[in-house]
Amino acid sequence: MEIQLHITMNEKLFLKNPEHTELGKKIIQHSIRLIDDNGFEAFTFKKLAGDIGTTEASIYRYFENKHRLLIYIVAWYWSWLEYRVSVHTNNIDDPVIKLKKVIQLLATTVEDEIKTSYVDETILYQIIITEGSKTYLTKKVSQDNKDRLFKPYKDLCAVIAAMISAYNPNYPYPKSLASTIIEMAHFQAFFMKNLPSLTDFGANQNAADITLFLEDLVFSSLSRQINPPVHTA
Amino acid sequence: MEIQLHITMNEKLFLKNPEHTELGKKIIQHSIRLIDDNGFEAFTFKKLAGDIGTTEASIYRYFENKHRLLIYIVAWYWSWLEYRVSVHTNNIDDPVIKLKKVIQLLATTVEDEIKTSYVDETILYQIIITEGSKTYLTKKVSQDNKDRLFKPYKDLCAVIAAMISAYNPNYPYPKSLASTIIEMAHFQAFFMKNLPSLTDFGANQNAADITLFLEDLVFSSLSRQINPPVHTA
DNA sequence: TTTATAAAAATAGTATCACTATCATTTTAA
DNA sequence: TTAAAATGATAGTGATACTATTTTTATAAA
Repeated sequence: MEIQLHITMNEKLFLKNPEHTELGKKIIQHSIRLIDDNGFEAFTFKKLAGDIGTTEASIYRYFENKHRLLIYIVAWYWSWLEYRVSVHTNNIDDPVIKLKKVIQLLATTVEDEIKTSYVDETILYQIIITEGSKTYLTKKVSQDNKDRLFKPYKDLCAVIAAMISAYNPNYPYPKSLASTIIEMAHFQAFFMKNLPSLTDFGANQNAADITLFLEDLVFSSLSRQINPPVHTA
Repeated sequence: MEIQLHITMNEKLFLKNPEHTELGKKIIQHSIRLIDDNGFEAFTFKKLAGDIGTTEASIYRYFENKHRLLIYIVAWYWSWLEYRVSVHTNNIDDPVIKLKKVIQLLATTVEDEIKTSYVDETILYQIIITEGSKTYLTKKVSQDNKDRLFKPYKDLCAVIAAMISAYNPNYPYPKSLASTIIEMAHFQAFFMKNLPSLTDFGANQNAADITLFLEDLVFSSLSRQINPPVHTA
């Protein structure tokens, strides 16, 4: 059985829905490759057009600018990841196993059974690591947030925060811990590869180490008995 | 007594040392204001020149491009912070108090007794929050790292990691925990202000909350017994 | 099959950006 | 006093980030 997954994207992210046409799908497909190859700063619609064999003007009919295209791609990734999280944790009761699964999904790029036609999820994962936070580290973040462009990210964070609270209802920082493990899954991977002295994973280059670090971080925080808020059971 | 602090910067960061001339100091001073006002993407040397009352060409004599200027400013901040950390923790023996002090220095923008003539440290802190990670999230990170442009950041991280190991020599992830609290001090501040649902600090907008979160994170991790396997079903 | 219409291609153009080059003038330091 | 360094003034280039217009091609309803 092959599962076909469709993710419905926020309409504010595009001018014309890229899923509805061949060219649109090519834009997504090729932009993922090009952003990974060149880095987001050096990525241009002109290069993308050349790569696809179309024109700049045609791409501008789909996306207002390259930043919106990046947000689209990153938002797609968060939606896809939230779906994978739900698939992999649905019938699990033990919140420990759930959280471990989430950490594993965040920190490793695995071959997944759920395939989408035109998105290369392995390359996409590399983009999230290097370019993901650039989607919101801008002056327009509040406006973009009002347009709900970051909803998939926030939804995923909320799902993880809920698991954290399920494991320890007294833990006072479920959302901050959730956003911390999401961001750190990627930053530690980036550091491991590019600035290894900022990590303890040295030449090893093994994503499993990051998983262990994050697990330790999470379960240390949640196992602690100090400062329990005034609330029983 | 007024303490004058001088930070010697890596020569690779600039073409001509901005500290040696009035114009150079103005470039630093005004670029900090302009980057904070416009965001790094919209910041240009032309605007900076207009602001100072000089020409683009003059600025290009000091810095190769705006990215190098950003790295310069951010590196300056890390050096300054490492100095403050050493001042504030030098004669403290208790590693708990040391680490708490570090977290406080990372997570809050305080009026400091150590003044530098032309750098506005309060605005600079805002730049670090929003633009800091853009210094290394590029395709050139390895080259820039070879040129030791990130040394101040890595040094600070090493100092914090050493404190972590001093507190608990068996903790296996001192460097990753150090880079985590550095990054999270800023990301949680950014989220609190711009994407509050990613944190537990809501409308409160109080940096002290971030401090408590980070303290909890650090001391939970460091207080844990060595390798207690989390129960699995 | 015709015909409306939507999508894409082809082409051109503008303002700004990220530089580089040249030369004149001012400041500074020997 | 004079040479050298720093700055200013001015110009120019190629790329980027768009916008606009017109033609061609694909699609789908009548």
